[in-house]
Amino acid sequence: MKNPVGASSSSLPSRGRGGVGGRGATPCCSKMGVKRGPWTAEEDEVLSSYVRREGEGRWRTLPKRAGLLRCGKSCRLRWMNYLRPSIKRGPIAPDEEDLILRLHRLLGNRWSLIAGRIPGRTDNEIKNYWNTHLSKKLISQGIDPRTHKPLVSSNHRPNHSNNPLPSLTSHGLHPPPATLPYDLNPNPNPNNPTNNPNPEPNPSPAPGEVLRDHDHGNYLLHGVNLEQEDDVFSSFFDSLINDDIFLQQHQHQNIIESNGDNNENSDKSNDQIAAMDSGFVFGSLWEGTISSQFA
DNA sequence: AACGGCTTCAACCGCAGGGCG
DNA sequence: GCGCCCTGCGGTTGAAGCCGT
Repeated sequence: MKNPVGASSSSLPSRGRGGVGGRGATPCCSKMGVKRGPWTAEEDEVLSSYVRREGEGRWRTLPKRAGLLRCGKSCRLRWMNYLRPSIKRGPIAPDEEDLILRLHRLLGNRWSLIAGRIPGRTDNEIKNYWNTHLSKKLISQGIDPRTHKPLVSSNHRPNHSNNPLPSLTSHGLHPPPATLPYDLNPNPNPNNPTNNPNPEPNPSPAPGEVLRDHDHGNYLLHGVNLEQEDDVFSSFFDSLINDDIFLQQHQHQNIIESNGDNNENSDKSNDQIAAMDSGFVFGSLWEGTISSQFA
């Protein structure tokens, strides 16, 4: 972060929009007299003390009550992304980065959901970090940051090692506590966890794609209602965060690799391994993790 | 030292959804 | 059921700062 840790943006008073509403449609808070741009230390203090005293919420009327010449949205954003005491400042740690990668593959651009699983980090911060760091890293590895699938077709895969994907470490990604479970062909069919008869992208949700249940407004992952089953959701993510599950997978991969070493046609079996591995990840293991919560 | 291009990230926007009368 | 209000989310912007020449 360019703005040093713990320093209010007010230390950089000239930074920001400059109060010119020149972009896009008419801003929602276009009332004359509403200040925009970087927050000053005085404004931060007013907002912080007010929210601590009165609590969060009622953002629309908060500026007037607190005596701020800001719109409610701006106040909420400032509090949520900067002033909250629980916010952790400083660079993203390697384990946090690893977790973001995992969660993003699982959830997609659900920054608020991802941030909710990383204590002290805001959705805005994670979104920025993703856009400026992680997506570039994935692209450099030939991985589509949106789908977490290879950008190139499988028969053009440059790296034909036993690991179907390029090494993370070779591109500067920190080695996660357990190997990041990238896969080439995640099993899209939860009902068939061990094998995917359809090798092509499927009409069903992409791996990690969290669907919105528009009837109920809930998030669905593999058919699990993430909102109603919050306990399950939490448990699932806790298990995700817990490296045991990935250590198991890592061990599984090691077994595959050792088998591959004994196989004269190891290259030939790469696709099988990839499919097998992905089935393990998205079929048996992850699905099992969820389904076991309902057992 | 000066300059220009690139990167970063705080802050903005529009939109969607929930709650309420 | 409808409309309004409020909150929260994800995408985008652009000035500050960094870095190479």
